[in-house]
Amino acid sequence: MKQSSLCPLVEKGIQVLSKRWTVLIVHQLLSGPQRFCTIETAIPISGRLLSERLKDLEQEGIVHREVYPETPVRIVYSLTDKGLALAPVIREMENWSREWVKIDPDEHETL
Amino acid sequence: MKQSSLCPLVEKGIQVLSKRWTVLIVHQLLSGPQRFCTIETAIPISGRLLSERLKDLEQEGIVHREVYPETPVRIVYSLTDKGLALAPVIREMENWSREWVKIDPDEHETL
DNA sequence: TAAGTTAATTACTTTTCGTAACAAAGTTTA
DNA sequence: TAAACTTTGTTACGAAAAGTAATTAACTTA
Repeated sequence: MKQSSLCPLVEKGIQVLSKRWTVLIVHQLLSGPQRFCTIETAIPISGRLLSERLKDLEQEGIVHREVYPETPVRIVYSLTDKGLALAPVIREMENWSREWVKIDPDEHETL
Repeated sequence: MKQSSLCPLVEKGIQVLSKRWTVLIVHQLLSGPQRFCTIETAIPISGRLLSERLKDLEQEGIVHREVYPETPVRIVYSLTDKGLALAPVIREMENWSREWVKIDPDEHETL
């Protein structure tokens, strides 16, 4: 590990966004507040990792967690202002993906 | 693993960009074509991983690799058009980082 | 001949990921 | 009353990826 001459804020920001599943989860939450099982269904992530990532994102102040003590318990996740501010990042990722990404026919995921 | 209702191009694009070190390497190459050791010095990544990632990025058509058979050998990496097209993504990441990211005083890397 | 250079690889340890089984807490069903 | 079901989250464990350090190839210079 070496040091970097890059702006520390930018470096940390990029590292946060480079963590696996983080951007896909934020992308999903941009469609509105939703509960655990909804996110789990929308993204090919396991419950174990989703739980871990949501905890990380709450820690980072990107996601808000609200508990409704019904039965069974209902927990709704939503984006904070910091999370909502990621909308432009994700919009540009979508633009780039649609213009440049090609699906390699050899890497079918059995849909 | 479950399937996703998300656009497959966007999902794949986000997955590519979410791979560790990828965005930082592209960010670094946006400042111009440069050789292996320059990137290695600018980013806190090990040579082993940098070599692996550059191979991935060349495979994805994001990075171009040019060999100058001098002594010792000089190899210059640069962004392709597909790689250059990531500039808006990275610009928005920088904007977000500078506005929202705070450095936790407990996580000093000994500079 | 020995030492030095850059890009990359190999060997090995540590961390993270993916899968599946299980737990808590309360409601409904039998 | 007990068994079964719900959602969210945890635990256990094998597999994959990352981090560290030593080594290689190919050629030059001392």
